[in-house]
Amino acid sequence: MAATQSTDDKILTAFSELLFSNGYEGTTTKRIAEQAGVNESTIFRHFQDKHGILTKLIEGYMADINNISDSFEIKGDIVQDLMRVAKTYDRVIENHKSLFLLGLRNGYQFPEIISAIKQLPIHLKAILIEKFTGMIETGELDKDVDLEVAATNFILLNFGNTVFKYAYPKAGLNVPISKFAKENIKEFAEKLKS
Amino acid sequence: MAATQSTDDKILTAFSELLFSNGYEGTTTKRIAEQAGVNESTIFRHFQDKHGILTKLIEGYMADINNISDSFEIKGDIVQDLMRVAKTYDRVIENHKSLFLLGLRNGYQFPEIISAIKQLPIHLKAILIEKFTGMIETGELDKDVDLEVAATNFILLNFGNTVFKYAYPKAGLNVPISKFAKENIKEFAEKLKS
DNA sequence: TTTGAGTGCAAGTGCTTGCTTGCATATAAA
DNA sequence: TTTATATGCAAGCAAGCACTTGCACTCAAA
Repeated sequence: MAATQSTDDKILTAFSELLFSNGYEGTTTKRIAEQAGVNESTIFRHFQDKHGILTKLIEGYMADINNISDSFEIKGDIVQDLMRVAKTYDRVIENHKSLFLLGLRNGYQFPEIISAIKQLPIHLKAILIEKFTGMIETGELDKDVDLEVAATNFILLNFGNTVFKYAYPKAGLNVPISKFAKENIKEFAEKLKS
Repeated sequence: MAATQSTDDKILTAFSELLFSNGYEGTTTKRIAEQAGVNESTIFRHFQDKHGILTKLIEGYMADINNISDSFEIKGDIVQDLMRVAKTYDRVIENHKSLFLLGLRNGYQFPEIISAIKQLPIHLKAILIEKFTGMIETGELDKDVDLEVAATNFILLNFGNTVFKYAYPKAGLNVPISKFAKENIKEFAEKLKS
């Protein structure tokens, strides 16, 4: 933690880290205080309650996701593009892995996390369909491809691998992102080419 | 619950149902007792502790999964086969959805659930690779297909869609299984055909 | 009828958790 | 120097949770 970080940010960072490793219930206010290096009562001077810390964290995520289109660079070469997007997706989730895991672990308790988390696949799907449409016109994509199905399958591949990565980290089920992009996504994308 | 169900089974069923809807921490022994229609102290006469109920439930799952190969019918027509396997996968998870969700929600707390849950994708991958090998020899599959990548991608598609279904049930992200098999899996499988 | 097994009931234990309260201290600005 | 702000500290509160304990009752088998 940076020496000049505000108390708010210290608490938010500690909360986020603990969410990742201990889950929501395991993220006690006692632990947050220790990790943030503040007194437990300070937490309640800055945030109304424990849930209020989460609300703030989700706000940060939504600010990021609302500009997410700019992060997914698609230039017109389907194979290179989808490999690049897969890597970007991995990076975006890595930056928000606590909330990603919270959505899996506690989605049933906090509808607002699901509302937030679903924005990424929804945005990504819209972008893919738009770009794929252009690529059919330029002849890069096979014109028989069902764009919605292709976009959904791409998202499922990335999402599934990402869940393996974060939800079952020691299971050895996820494909490391380099290999995933170069093999799994590449083979998928090549099948879309005309 | 069947009128002649044993007390053990009543408790296990109640536990499983509550796991699904309330998560592990929300599955209090008080709630289990109510749902099972037994006294709370009876639970501790049948199981050492709360965790012991989970252990028993996982044993039931493992008994199922150890014979899982028989459930995945692969006859040599890649498209029909993968569509059928996708539906079988969906059915298997549906039968064990509480443990599937527990793995996502509480995997970090219970390594034994991860060990159990990972058996399904591991078994399925092995089956797929074996069958795909045969299909290359019969000419059903394009011989340039990387079998491991194809099998992994098939599993990721199914897994991803299943996580959408159970972890974010109201988000509208998952493709209903009929459509998923007929469109997403069918398109995927057709690309593997020689 | 007696005995053993299984269960209900109610009270209780010890611990944890989120949060509150009131006092004290430190620091920066006026 | 005084004032305002931010925070630490320690004690505490109320609720909830897994689990225990001891008594009482029911039912089936011997």
